[in-house]
Amino acid sequence: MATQGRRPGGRKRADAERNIATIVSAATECFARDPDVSMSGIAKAAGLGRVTLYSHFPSREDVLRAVLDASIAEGTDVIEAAAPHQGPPAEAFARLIRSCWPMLSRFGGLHTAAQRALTADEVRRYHDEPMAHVERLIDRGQKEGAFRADLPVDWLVTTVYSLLHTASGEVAAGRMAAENVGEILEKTLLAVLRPIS
Amino acid sequence: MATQGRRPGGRKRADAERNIATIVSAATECFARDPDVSMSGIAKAAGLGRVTLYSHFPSREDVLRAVLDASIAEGTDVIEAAAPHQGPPAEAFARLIRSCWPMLSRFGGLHTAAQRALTADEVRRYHDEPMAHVERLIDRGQKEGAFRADLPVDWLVTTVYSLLHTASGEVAAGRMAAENVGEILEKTLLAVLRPIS
DNA sequence: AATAAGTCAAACAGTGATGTTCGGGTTGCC
DNA sequence: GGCAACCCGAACATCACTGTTTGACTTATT
Repeated sequence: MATQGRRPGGRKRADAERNIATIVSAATECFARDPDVSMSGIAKAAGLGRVTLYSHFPSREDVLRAVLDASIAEGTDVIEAAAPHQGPPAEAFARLIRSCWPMLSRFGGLHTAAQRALTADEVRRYHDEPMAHVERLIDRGQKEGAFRADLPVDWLVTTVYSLLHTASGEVAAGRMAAENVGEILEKTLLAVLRPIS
Repeated sequence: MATQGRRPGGRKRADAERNIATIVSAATECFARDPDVSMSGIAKAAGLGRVTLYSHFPSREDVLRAVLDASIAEGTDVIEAAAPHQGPPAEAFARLIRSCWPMLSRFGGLHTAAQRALTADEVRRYHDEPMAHVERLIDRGQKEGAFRADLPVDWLVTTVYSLLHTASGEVAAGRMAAENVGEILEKTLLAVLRPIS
């Protein structure tokens, strides 16, 4: 049952909305660090009681969904800011990589958390939205002859996602320096996309 | 305490050894499918009682270690059969990919199971053994001028592992046909390794 | 055929998670 | 100032898992 009565305005009290924002933000870090975080862990990280957490999000899945919604929105903004539809494909792609990979350090952990707690369909629905931009760019590059066309677009998209993910994992594990990642990823992925001479 | 007395010969009874083999084999599939399998799940998959399972492997970690030992041994054989130290690096590498990738479908799930249950050090120790072959091959290729040398060897090794892993995941998810994987992986990874003209 | 080794179901204790309820204490808001 | 919305600790019921013990049963080995 809802312990939370709706107040006349339809909107929650200011401190409640502040706490919700705090929860989503803290939970994002928590899920990224450990996809198996408990509700206790999230509540503690947010500096709130477990009961309060449950009063805003009836279940763990709901927290996760809220986190995913927020991250996807943020991610879409970052991608669109890189204007992947403008300019030569290779340059647009380089821009995209450079601006995207730091985001993936967050999103990487979320992805495995989502895979464990949500259905495959729902995960894909979240995942597809930002990836569609990458797909369009690669497709455009292939049609303009800037990218190799003898490999399926889907595979190339997967490759991009996989290597971004891997690289942020390496940084998190301390095996790669963050300042090199952009350059290394750009070189590696452009090598994959470059047409064979 | 050991519930199992040592018999004079030092060796276990025939049915016991058969069951141990069955357990390791069933557990391998179980861990690959779901890194969080319970001991009940493993026992059921092996067609044995839970108590029997515990009598052979005192803890879940021990089962996992046994599975890893067996898989690594098998993997090392497969790698060495591809003779990565002979012939031109690019050809040796192609041979390696073609013979290795099916193995990764198994090993992928194990890797995440290991990461969750074992210390990072122990995981690395298992992981390093087969990867050393790949590292040597890439290193040789760089020194002979067959592979690009402007990217760190470690990163290239990680890339290889990551894409093999990703590809077998795509096959498992039904998004890629198994018969194309070898060719696609070969093209993709040789593009990463090829020196820039 | 006798013995030791192995198997197994049922039941136990312990742990750690999810969600829920209760009651008293705070605090935003009109 | 007063009320409703909100916060929160403590305690509860469930559930799923790990390991362990007991005692009876079956089977390999000599």
